Amino acid sequence: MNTAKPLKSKPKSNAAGSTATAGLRERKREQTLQRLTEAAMKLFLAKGYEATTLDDIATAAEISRRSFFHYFASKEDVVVAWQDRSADAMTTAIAERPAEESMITAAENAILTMTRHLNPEDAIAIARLKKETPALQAREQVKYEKMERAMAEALAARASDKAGRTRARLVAMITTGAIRIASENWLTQGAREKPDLLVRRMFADIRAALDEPPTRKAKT
Amino acid sequence: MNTAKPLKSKPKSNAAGSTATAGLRERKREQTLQRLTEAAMKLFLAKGYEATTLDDIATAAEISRRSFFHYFASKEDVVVAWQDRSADAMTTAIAERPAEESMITAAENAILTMTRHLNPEDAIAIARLKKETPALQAREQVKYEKMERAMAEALAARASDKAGRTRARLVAMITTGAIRIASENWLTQGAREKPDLLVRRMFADIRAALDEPPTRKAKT
DNA sequence: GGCTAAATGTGCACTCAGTGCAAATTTGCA
DNA sequence: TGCAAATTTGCACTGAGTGCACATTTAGCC
Repeated sequence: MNTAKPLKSKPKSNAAGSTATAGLRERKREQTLQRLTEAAMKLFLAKGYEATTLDDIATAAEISRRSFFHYFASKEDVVVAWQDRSADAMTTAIAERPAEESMITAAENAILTMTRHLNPEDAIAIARLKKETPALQAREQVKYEKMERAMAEALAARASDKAGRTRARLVAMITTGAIRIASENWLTQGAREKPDLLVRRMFADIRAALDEPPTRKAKT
Repeated sequence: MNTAKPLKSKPKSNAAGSTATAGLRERKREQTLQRLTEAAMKLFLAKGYEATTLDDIATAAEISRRSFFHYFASKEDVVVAWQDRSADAMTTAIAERPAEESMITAAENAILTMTRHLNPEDAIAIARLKKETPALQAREQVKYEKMERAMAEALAARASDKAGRTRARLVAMITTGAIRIASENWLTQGAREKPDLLVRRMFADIRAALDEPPTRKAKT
């Protein structure tokens, strides 16, 4: 098959190894995707993003350079391919919050859910890469914009009227902005603070700014 | 001179034509910059950003392709080179507000000052370009991030303590986010609303969200 | 006005990310 | 086992971007 875009019709391609019924093709694809991702990230971190070529990556992953594009749309996507996944995760996490939670509380708990999977060392390494490469920095900003949209949609789905939609957009914008700033500070300070404490503190600041009542004990 | 970056040590290169004492070199440089910018934008709008090559632009501007890079760091920069200028303009506009204005009022008036130079038709055309090109979209997000930083710094300079710095960052984040969303809506709706009305309405929303008092009559 | 040095423009060859496409290879199914 | 479909590879190419030597233009001094 001759694709202009990597195949994205395989949502089963997760890293959990749930491939009991997968054919050889699918298993090989997942293994190659993993090998490719690891090889690329290792090279990026070792010699820099710009200095690492697609030939370097393909050789290390034992595929042809042409095949790289069956797995990723671009070189940048190796670093940022998870962005759509994080927006999706945001949507899911908010949809799973109880209906009676306020928008801000739902957003807070969704983000707490998402930070459980955070690996500080990886985050620092990737942040360094992004800092060194303007195009990756720009993609980082795109990530937050996508997350904001996802959050706004998810919060709006909990609202009953048009004013709720407007408020959802505003809450999403403020919340996502605060996440972005807090994340930057967290990474700048070596990612030492526990992410959940950071998130709780951040939401306290948001509530103070928005003159919102404090959160009730979150149900998990 | 063999530069890896375009010359940026000429802040006098504005479009106002204040070149009474400029040498021939400088006058030619400005003319070429203008010609190049116009040629590029015309081609982008006529045939699309990706479909327009640097050769196309250089030919239309009557320079060599190699010389393009004396004027712009990249092809993208033709479209987005004014970003640093808009962040600078934000800094200046806020610094010029009276010291007794609140942060939000200062931000509002600064933005009103900046929107005076807005040309709706240009804005729509450029927005269309950015929509068609992911890399330009990403750079658009970078613009807002830069503007936010500039605003935060300028507002912090008006604050007397550390809490003021934190508040400045928050106000900048909320304000810039609101500008971004309002601008997107404005452009989506054909840029028909008067920009100053849009800005005033937007700030009313921000004040409502932040439970801030209404603005006093702005001094201009 | 002439000369020289500095600044700027150009041509050229190159690298690298990204793309189209045909041929080769692998996998799945009857 | 054979064949069709899926996937990989090789190759040639484009266009953005870069280094560098040489050509041209401008500025400044005598």
